[in-house]
Formats: sequence, C-alpha cells, structure tokens
Amino acid sequence: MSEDDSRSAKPGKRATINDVARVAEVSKKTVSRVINQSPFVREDTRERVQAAIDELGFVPDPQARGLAFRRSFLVGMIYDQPSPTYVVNMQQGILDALKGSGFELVVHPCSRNSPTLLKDIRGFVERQRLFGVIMPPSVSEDDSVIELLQELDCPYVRIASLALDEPQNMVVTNDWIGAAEAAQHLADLGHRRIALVRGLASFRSSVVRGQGFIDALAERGIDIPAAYDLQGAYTYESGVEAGHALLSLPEPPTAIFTLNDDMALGVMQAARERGMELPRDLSIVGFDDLPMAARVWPNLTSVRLPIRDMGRMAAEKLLAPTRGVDPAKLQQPEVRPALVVRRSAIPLG
Amino acid sequence: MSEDDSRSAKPGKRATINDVARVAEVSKKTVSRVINQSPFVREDTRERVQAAIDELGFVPDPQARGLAFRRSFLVGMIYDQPSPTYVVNMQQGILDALKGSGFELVVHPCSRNSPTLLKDIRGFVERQRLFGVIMPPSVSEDDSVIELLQELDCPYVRIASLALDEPQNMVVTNDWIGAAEAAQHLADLGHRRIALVRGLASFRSSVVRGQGFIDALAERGIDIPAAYDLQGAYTYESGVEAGHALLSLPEPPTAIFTLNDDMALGVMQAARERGMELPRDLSIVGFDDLPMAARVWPNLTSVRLPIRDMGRMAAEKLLAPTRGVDPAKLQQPEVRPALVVRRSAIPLG
DNA sequence: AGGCGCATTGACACCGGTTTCCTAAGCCGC
DNA sequence: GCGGCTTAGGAAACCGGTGTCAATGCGCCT
Repeated sequence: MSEDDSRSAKPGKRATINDVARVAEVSKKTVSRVINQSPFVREDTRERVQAAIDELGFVPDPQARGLAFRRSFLVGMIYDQPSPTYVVNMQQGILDALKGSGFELVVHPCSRNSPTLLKDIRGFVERQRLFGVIMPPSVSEDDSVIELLQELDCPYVRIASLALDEPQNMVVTNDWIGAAEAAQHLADLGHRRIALVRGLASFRSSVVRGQGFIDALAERGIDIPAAYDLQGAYTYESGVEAGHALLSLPEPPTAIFTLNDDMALGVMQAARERGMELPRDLSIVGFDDLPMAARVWPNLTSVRLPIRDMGRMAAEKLLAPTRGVDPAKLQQPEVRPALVVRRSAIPLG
Repeated sequence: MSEDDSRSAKPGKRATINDVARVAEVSKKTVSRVINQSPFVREDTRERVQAAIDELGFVPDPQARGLAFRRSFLVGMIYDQPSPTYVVNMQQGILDALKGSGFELVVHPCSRNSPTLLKDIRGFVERQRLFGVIMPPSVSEDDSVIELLQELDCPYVRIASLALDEPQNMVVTNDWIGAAEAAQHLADLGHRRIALVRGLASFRSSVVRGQGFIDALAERGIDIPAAYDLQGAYTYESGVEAGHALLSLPEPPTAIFTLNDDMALGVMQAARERGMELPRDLSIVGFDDLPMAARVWPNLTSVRLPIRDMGRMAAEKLLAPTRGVDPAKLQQPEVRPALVVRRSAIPLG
C-alpha cells in the first residue's frame, strides 16, 4: 500500500494480475480479458485496466500463462545446418520478429541421421509445449519430422527452396533465380566452357540451384557436358576434389560455379595446388556469400540470400495468428537472392 | 479410470503427477519428493514411485514446476559477439551440457552500446525468470551487466580471458599462453622483425593476448618497437589498414601476429594489394582458428580456443547446484589454446 | 509404561494466470 | 411494463506442480 513513486517497477516484487485488478477495481478475470484482447470489455473499463497495467508496470508471467494455455511462449529453431553464419543470421532474423512480443527463441540443433532424431524432437516440442518451430534446410525437407510435428499439433514454418507445403507453413527462397543470375554473369563475361559443382543431392537447394544455372545457360545457347557437371557434398573438401577433377580434364573449364561458398574455396585451393593463378586462369562463382567471400583472395563473387530477412519472415508467419492476422494470407514478399560481384570471376581473356 | 494398456505414453494426453500418485498409491507430494530427490523418502517408496513414473512415461511439466519454483528451466546465453562461428560453437557446447537435463537454451544477442541494453537484459531475465545466464566476451566483461544480474539474483557464468569474478562464476581462458605460443613459433622460424596488431582495447582478450605475445618475445630477446605495435579493431577492415601501415614502414616487419583471424585476413589483403606474395614475403599468424583459416590461401596458422568445451564447462558450472555439486568447487580443467600450424608462417629466408 | 524424537507422509494452500459457468444489467419489441 | 436476448463482469475451479505444517508410526530412553 505504501506506494513509493509508482511510476513503474521499482519495488522488489513484480506486480501480479491481482494487483492490477485491485488498482483498476475490477476482477482479475477482466484484467485477463484486457491482456488477451477479448472483445467483451467495455471501452472505458479497458482503459481503466490498461492504465493500472501501465502504472504498475505489470507484465504477465509467461510460465503461468503458458501453464493455463497449455502452450508456452517459446519458439523453437530446429536446424542441422553446419554453416554458423547461416544459423546465426537466421536466429537474428527470428529474434527481430520476436522482439517485444514476449516470445523467446530456443535453439535445437540436430542431426538428421541420428537414430534418436524423432525422439529428440518429440521430447523437445512436447515437454516445452512449444508455441511453434522454425526449420531451415535441410531439416525443413524431412518428411518424417514434418509428420511428427503435425501429429504433435505443433505449428511450424519451413524455409526451403521449393514450396513443399501450405503457404502459411513456408518461406520459399528463389534459389533458381540466384543460380540463373550467376549463369548470366559468367556468360556475359564471355565464358563458354563452364562447369557446375553441385551440393549434396539430398538437399533440395542443390537440385533447384543446379537447374536454375543449367536453364539460364541453355537459354544463352551454352550447355554443360556431363564431364562439367559434378556432384559435390557442400564441403570444402569436396570442392577441392571437384576442382582437381575438373582442372585435370583435357579441356578444362574456364569458369566454375559451385553451389556454395565452401566448395568455391575448395576449388580455389585446388587451382592453386595446380599452380594456377586466380582469377587469371579460372573464374569462380560461389553461392551463399559467407563473410569469408569478401575476405579471401581474390574476393569471391557469390550469390547472397537474405537469411536474416528469411528468419524474420518465418517468425512473422508463425506469430501471425497471435496478431489476429488470418493464418492463410500473409502476403509473402518473394525472397530474392542477389549476385554480389567481386573479383573472382573476370572476363574471359 | 478405464485404463487402456498402461505401458507408456500412448494416449494423447501426457501423464500428470496425479496419475503417478494414483498408480504408486501415494500422495502427489511424495511423487514430487521423488522427482526432486528429497532425502525424506523411504527407499521402497521411492522405488515404487519411480516404477510408476517409468511405467507412465511421466515427465514433469517445466512450466508448472517453474511457476511453483518461481524460476524457469531456461538458460540464457547473452552475447554481443559478431563472430558466428564463436556463437554457434558455444551454443553447441552449452547444449552438450544441457542435454538430458530438462533445461533449454534461450539465445539473446545484444549490443553493448545500445542505450536499452540493461533494460533489455532485465526484461529478458526477469520475465522468463531465467535459471541462469552464460556470457562470452565482451558482455562478460561489462560491469554494469554483472551488477544487474546480481541485483536480479540471477546466477551467471562469465567466459573471459581473466579471472574477473568468483571461480564458480567464471570460465577462464588462457589467452596469454596462446599468444605466447604464437610468439615462440615465429621466433623459432627465425623472425626478428615481428609486428603485433591488437584488437579493440575494450576487450580484455586484446590486452591479455598482446601481453602474452610481448612477454614471450621478450623472453627470447626480441622486442617490439612502438611502430610495430598497432591498435586494430578486431575487424577485417582494421586489419587491412594496419597491414598497409606496417608494410609501408621503411623497415617493414617480416612477420605479423594479429589478435584475431579477421584482421589476419585483412593483413593478407593489404599485402596482396601491395603486390607481395604470401607467404614468401610475409609470415602471418592469427588467433581464433575460424573455419576460413583452413580455407584461405595460404592456409592460415592460427591459435585455436576450444570454444565448444568452454561452453560446455560454463553450462556445467551453472547447473552444478542442481546436481548436488557444491557451488564453489568444481575442479576447472584449464582451458588451453593450441597453435594450429599451417602455411601462412614460414621460416625467414 | 509413558514420553520423546525422528523418519515419513499427506492435506491443503499457493504459484499467477485462464476457463467455465453464472449473474446482473441494458436494450429490444410488443 | 414485461419477457427474451445480448453483453459486461465476477466466483470458483483448474492448469500441474511446489511449500508449509501437522499427523502418523516407530524405536528408544528412563
């Protein structure tokens, strides 16, 4: 009762819904209605309650609320992605969207080939009663995981390079266009003997990017012979290997496009091990635009995906229902990659 | 009452403490005692309850438990670190330690110079009633944040290169030795004109690493003139700048040690912009051993810190009380860095 | 035998919200 | 002016666990 300056949260204890109810002279249920934006509160009552909330600096306890709702205010991010940059940027984007909403982000790396994958995820989702989960590739492409989430009745948003699901559950990246831009760039530079190093076939992105590249080159009358179309594994080492394979051909390519940056660096390494000078003897374009793309020599030309934005959009989709937005129709601004031109690909000369 | 096959969690609903109590024929309070390892339960009772728990596949609800405990089962990681590799590895380490404990990791990036830093952290910790937080540099070195956490009575573990706090609140890395090893390596290679590019002065690690390097060189009779001791900012760009400054000296160094890898790459860039060939014309050693250290050309010799282990150790310290381990004495295996020798530093010739 | 102290256990309120059910008031048409 | 319908708001149970405190039973002491 002995209020010090009541401005906001000074005293040791935080205000509860009962305090608010007392100050606003209503029942706690009415306060609850205001918090949850129930339409069954008269305008003046709502204002009185809101004033009390502000005065006391009241913030509802997520644990108590979650207990009653039987659903927590935690968003999970489940990923099996090895690239730290991707993961951190996506976390950032998700947090951008979560900021101020009272939701928090819980991270959960996993391994798709672990025998306990489903058990782990089930435990994670069920025990914490997650509000929803966000998944980047490649977990986002795992049917058994999706089935599990549906069975658990856990909302989710998948980030992938193909529309694998209902729109409200997807953030789709246009990897096809990104690869096509890379193709156009190399063709414009005058290259004709162009090779492609793909990623793990189990990633949709590898298929989509590969197709975009091939389609765009075909449009310009360039085609990629089988010997120039290699399967990598999205790893640096596989890039080194592919690089050697391509550069030891009787008629080696003058340009190589790899479906991620790690492999691009591997190709660079291979070229150097063979005594080639870059970019003079070989043009290289990567995909991802990792920070190191701008730091290696020669600075790597690469396709950038707006990872952070993608994370933000995914979280916004997940939270849409809480903002009263219809589940189905969030206009989704297409996620477009952009070619970042640096110095690793130069005109054929 | 109509029990189907009671084996384990088949039915849609998860078992509650009441179900367990009924099956074990005890009160829910006794079940609670078993869950919380209270010593006041007779052995045969404990076994009976445990059997019921196993049979029903009962897992206590963290929200309900947290509500009653007035403390959640969430561990926060607060960081302001720009390096994704560092962040992700540390998350991994923390999760290693959390696995199976029922705790989850909530991430919270922040900016130390944001005017709302303290307000944000207060909100985060207070609202979620975090069990504890883990902080890597440089938040871990921010006195105002630490004060806030103490005021909030929130357990924390700081990761830093100096013992800034009680042992149970610290995981200390021996950056001094890491830098000393780099110094020894360069000296052993025959270098005498050796330069140092430091990081942001506001990072303790910069001071400690710098000191380790200088001390170890001094021990070998080599000293670093002022013109060879530059202040960088832990960024690539500052590395480029420092590189140019050093290499344009009348008598440039033959080797440069930068206090992180980003700056090492910057120095490489500068050297190349000046037409130098690496590593022939300049030896370079970095610190951090980021993945790209192994991918750039020439492969960068660097000092590696066991980030993941550090994260694991930090989480173990935080959880020690819950495992009945005395707060004060966890024998802390010293965190030792290791020099990873690659090809960017070669004998002076 | 009676009393004491300890080891165990349960009844009941409580954590901080939400939901269910119900009441009373306001408003309509007749 | 009255019944019926809609709406604002309250009482009490409930979400799934924990704390407090008292009750029970038992061995041991004098």
